[in-house]
Amino acid sequence: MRVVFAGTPEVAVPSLDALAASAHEVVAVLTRPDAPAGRGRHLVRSPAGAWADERGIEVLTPQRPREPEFQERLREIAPDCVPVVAYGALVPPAALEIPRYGWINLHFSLLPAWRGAAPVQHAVLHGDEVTGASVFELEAGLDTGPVYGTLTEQIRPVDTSGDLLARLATEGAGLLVAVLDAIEAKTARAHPQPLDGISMAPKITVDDARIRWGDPAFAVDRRIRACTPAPGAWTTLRDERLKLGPVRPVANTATLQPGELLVERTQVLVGTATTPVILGEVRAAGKKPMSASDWARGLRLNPGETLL
RNA sequence: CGCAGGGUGGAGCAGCUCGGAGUGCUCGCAGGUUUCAUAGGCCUGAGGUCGCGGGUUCGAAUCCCGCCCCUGCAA
Repeated sequence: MRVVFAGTPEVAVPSLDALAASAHEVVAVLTRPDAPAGRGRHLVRSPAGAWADERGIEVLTPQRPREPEFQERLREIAPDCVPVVAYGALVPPAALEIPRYGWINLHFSLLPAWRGAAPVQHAVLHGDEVTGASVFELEAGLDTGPVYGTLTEQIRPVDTSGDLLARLATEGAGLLVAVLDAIEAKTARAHPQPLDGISMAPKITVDDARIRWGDPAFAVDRRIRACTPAPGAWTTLRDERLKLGPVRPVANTATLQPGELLVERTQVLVGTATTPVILGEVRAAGKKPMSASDWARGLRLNPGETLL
């Protein structure tokens, strides 16, 4: 089939690679417009857009997909189908009707669980043991369309959202291509989502990523893994922000107040509501990432200082 | 022209405001020593163009100008 691919961030790239290697042809890529990003606020092409640039494929970057100019161009291209992976904008019904086989979305959860922008983060935060990917038909509602196919994926106890998303992006790409194959062969069947088991996964905010040391150790661990690498878990010491990499819960006999620091010879412990956790990598404001031991060495901590 | 912090032996820092011998802290490393033993204690030692280039000065890690690199926030 001739497809227009819609996607923006890095997680979309494995699907593009899979499509390029498949029998289908990517005739254009729809992605979010170049945006000022990073220090200095230079305009930056999205990873999906860059992928298309490298291959000389047309890139569509409407400010909004409801723009008539965009829809007109899409009609001219007349794709058979528009596969979507993390495009980043709602698509109006008028645009959904343009491709013969509609828009089909690769979403990184087992729908109807974790509908929304941050399914992987919420699965990790919630402590799910299993998640997966679903390919469904896009409709007006948010991630509500009938499902063509799914795959499941174990969430390992040490998985960060980044780890898990990388696996899902790769495996999901295969699922996406398989669904396109089935649609072309007219063997695909979409099943409406169940009405129970619905949950929402809104975007994780910076505030969500702040560690609450009054939480039990398992919750602190999950929150950090869920927020790694983006937006990045953080806490504060002496009113300075400190980003935290994954920690290790420990069955330690040390009794520490929530947030209280204990610097030992080879590790740094922090108290929670339950047992302490061992800090892994940390990143102080303006500094490079470093091990918690290195960080603590230069601190000249006073006894009993706490993270907030 | 978005806002901000940083670059000092191998690691993490202090020293800079107000120039005065590369000084200090916590580690690491090497050797010695103590110990039944050790990731332990004690002693000694090696290791640095203070990011780079100019300027001011009798004298610059420190003050002035320019540049490079790293990072946080914001988007």
